Amino acid sequence: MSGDSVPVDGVGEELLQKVLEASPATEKQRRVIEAALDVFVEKGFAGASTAEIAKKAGVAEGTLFKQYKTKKDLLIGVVAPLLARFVAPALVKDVRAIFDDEHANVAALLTALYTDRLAFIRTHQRMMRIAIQELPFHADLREQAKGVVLRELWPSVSGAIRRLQAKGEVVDGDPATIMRMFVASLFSYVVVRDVLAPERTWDDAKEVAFMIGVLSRGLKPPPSP
Amino acid sequence: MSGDSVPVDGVGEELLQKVLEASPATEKQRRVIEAALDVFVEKGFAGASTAEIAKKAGVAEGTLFKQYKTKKDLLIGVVAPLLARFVAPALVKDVRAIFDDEHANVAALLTALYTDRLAFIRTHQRMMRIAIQELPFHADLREQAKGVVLRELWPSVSGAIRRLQAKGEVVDGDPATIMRMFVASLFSYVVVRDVLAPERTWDDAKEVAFMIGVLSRGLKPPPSP
Amino acid sequence: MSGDSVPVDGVGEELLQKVLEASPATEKQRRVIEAALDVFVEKGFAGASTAEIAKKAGVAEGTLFKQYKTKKDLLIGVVAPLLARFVAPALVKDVRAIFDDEHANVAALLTALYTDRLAFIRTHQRMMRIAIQELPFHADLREQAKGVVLRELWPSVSGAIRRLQAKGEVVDGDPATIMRMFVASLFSYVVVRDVLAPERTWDDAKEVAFMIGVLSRGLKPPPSP
Amino acid sequence: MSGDSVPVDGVGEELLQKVLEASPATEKQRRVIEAALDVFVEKGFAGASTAEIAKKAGVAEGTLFKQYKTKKDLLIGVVAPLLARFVAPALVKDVRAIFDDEHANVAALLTALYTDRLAFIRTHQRMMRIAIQELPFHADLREQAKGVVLRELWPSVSGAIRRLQAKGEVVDGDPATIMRMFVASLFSYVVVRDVLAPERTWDDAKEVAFMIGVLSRGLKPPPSP
DNA sequence: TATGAATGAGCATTCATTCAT
DNA sequence: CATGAATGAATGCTCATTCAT
Repeated sequence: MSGDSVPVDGVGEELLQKVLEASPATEKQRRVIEAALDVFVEKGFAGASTAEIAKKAGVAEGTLFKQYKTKKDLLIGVVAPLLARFVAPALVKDVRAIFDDEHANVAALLTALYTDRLAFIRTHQRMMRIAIQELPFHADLREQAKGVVLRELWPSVSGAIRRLQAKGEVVDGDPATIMRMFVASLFSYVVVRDVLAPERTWDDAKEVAFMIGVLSRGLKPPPSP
Repeated sequence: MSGDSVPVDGVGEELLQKVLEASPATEKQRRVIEAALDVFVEKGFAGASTAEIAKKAGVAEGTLFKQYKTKKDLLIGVVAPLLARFVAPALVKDVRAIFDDEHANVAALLTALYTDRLAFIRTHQRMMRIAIQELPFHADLREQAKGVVLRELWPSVSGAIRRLQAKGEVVDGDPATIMRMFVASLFSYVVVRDVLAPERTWDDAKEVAFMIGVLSRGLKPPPSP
Repeated sequence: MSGDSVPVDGVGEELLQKVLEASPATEKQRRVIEAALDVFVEKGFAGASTAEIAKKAGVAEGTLFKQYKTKKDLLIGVVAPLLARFVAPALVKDVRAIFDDEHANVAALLTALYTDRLAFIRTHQRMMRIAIQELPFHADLREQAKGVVLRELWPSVSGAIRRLQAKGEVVDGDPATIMRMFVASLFSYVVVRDVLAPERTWDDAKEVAFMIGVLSRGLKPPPSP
Repeated sequence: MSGDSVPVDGVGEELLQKVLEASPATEKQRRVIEAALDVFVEKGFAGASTAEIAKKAGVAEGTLFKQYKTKKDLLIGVVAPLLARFVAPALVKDVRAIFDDEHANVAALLTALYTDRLAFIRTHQRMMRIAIQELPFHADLREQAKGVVLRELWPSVSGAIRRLQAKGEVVDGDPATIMRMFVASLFSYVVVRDVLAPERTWDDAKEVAFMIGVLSRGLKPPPSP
């Protein structure tokens, strides 16, 4: 897996490169990122004020703008790690590894995938929420995200699905549609669990098992009599 | 169709009632709604400026605030019809009707549901986008939406699923999980089609058929040997 | 003198056109211009704060920016009348008229010119100070001013000087150099009188007479023996 | 040359004394002055930012403020040499020498003066521009400059002119007015040459000769018949 | 009723200046 | 002595909202 490097370009390029290289170095920088995450999640990018972020981070507003030239750069500095460490290399290493592995059937694949991602999403919840909330408003971020996924992930994913189809484990059909169903099922669970009904108690194992069951049965080609 | 009334309370109550009663009366009011839809979709609620909406609507800023006391009221005036006419009674009439009907199996149910909703979503795209974009930031709207769905829709939906389970057409499992998979599949398709890859040409019939196939096969109880 | 219109273009064009057409309409607008003149003269453009201008004008800061989109536009709105009404048509009508007139000799020309302009400068002192203070920092304003002068004034001025040279009233030499000495003498007097030594009492008539004497004697061709 | 000392007081006194004593000692100090000159000329004092100056000088912002306690002190540190080395002793030595010399007539005096000063101005252009641009906004600097000129220069200048008047070489009239015309002519030439029309090619000798011709003829008392 | 000028609090951003290292 | 991160007041500008016409 040589080409693990994830070349990104277009927006806030230098910034993104910097983020790629090093974890937030100083204590203060980490506090700023934490605060920005909190406020962006709660109010959205446009609804957040740099004053509030600065206050929450316990730094002066000037400090914020010394670190990030603009408010948008701050957003990128918060979303970029998602691309930089989630999609790549996390996704690239972990998810790609999952899809590059040989799986006996859909259930095996999904079990590996869901377990891994469910943990990941929980850890990076805020970052993911911001990304999803803001992607509609920032064409540049959107394109970058799409680019990374397409370049880094899609080959492995479509390859895996095609191999299962070749084995007769998955019905014919566009791998994109199939992958969409994989993602939508897990994703919709997370949204409901964490956003719409966080007050309920959820049994991840049960939910995941059910979804895997449905999808793996549903994708198995019916016995041609 | 007794309980068609959709009692809503909490926020912008009077407004909502008014909206429920009458379609946007005057030409000017319609233009304002149109403009607000456009701008809210493009920039989000917080990112939109009343000045831009007024200009796009061709009315004075004052006029806007004569119709809606605050910017938030304008958002409600735009989202409320979604609740008022989509979820209820549209949902209530159409969707509830679908779920109240007797269906031989999951495929039949989903065929009715998806066909109907796919058309609906396309027509009301902007309003739905706004609703989804803004729900994370407005607890009041969120609660209202949740309330309507739970009160007006959920009984029919869960009833339908339970009947199919009783008939042996659907595996055991939480109807909420099952419904979630129904919604997630269709919804993820729409998002990809309209937001992430609008440049591709999509074959709705093919995509829908595939999703229905997977879900209906996947939900059918495996033959107990 | 048909082409009295003074086409200007490049910077803040619409604004300039508006200014050309109408005097500051409302009371409030006039107060803003007055205040801006005061503060810009005292502190310079960069040193002036919009807050101070607004306060001095007795209007809200927002009002300022409704009238002029940016601080620079406010500067233009204050300097433009100089170009619009001083250089053209004032200069164009008055000064050009002076140069287009037939004068027996340099003394006659300068007497007409200096008397007229001295009064004018006194009336428009603040505007002229701003223009001179700011021209070094705003290439756009500079080019515009240069353009107007070159287009509207220079032909008349150089024509007048050349006619006097043809008559044997003025020594050979670049009309530009000669005009420069005209302007420099009067201008330097005004600067000393109003800026460097305003505490002294000045006898305009005496000073002007002396300068005219020197220049007219100095420019007369020496009798060729 | 006894009274060469140039007592200055009021503003940045210590600083000025230090500047008077020694040329910018270290390399770094020279770089800071160079950078400040550049940026102050281009943007004016108020428009310049210490950050930009520091960057251009290749030093840290802190270093700047170690050398000069405030931004204004930096301005003084840049303008003071003008006073310190131009007006005094340069002016004092050179210019005063010129005026203290015995000259046969105005032409001789002006030839000495203009040649010398034209070279000087060219060398110290930036410093002079800053001085002229900033004098309107800094009463303290203005007073200081005026004081130096009045104390160090004016006696020699007025003496020289009065001697020429006594000899019958110059018409009666306020020496101040006469000196003003001397300065204005040369100064206006420099402004036009360097600021308003730098793209033209200028023939200093020709321009200077013409101005001297006009002034010397114009100031010669007309033959009383 | 509809207007649009007026408002002033709030916003992102800049800046001169300080101080621990 | 030099640095550059940190500061917080100030700046130019925007915005939702009001109100006299």
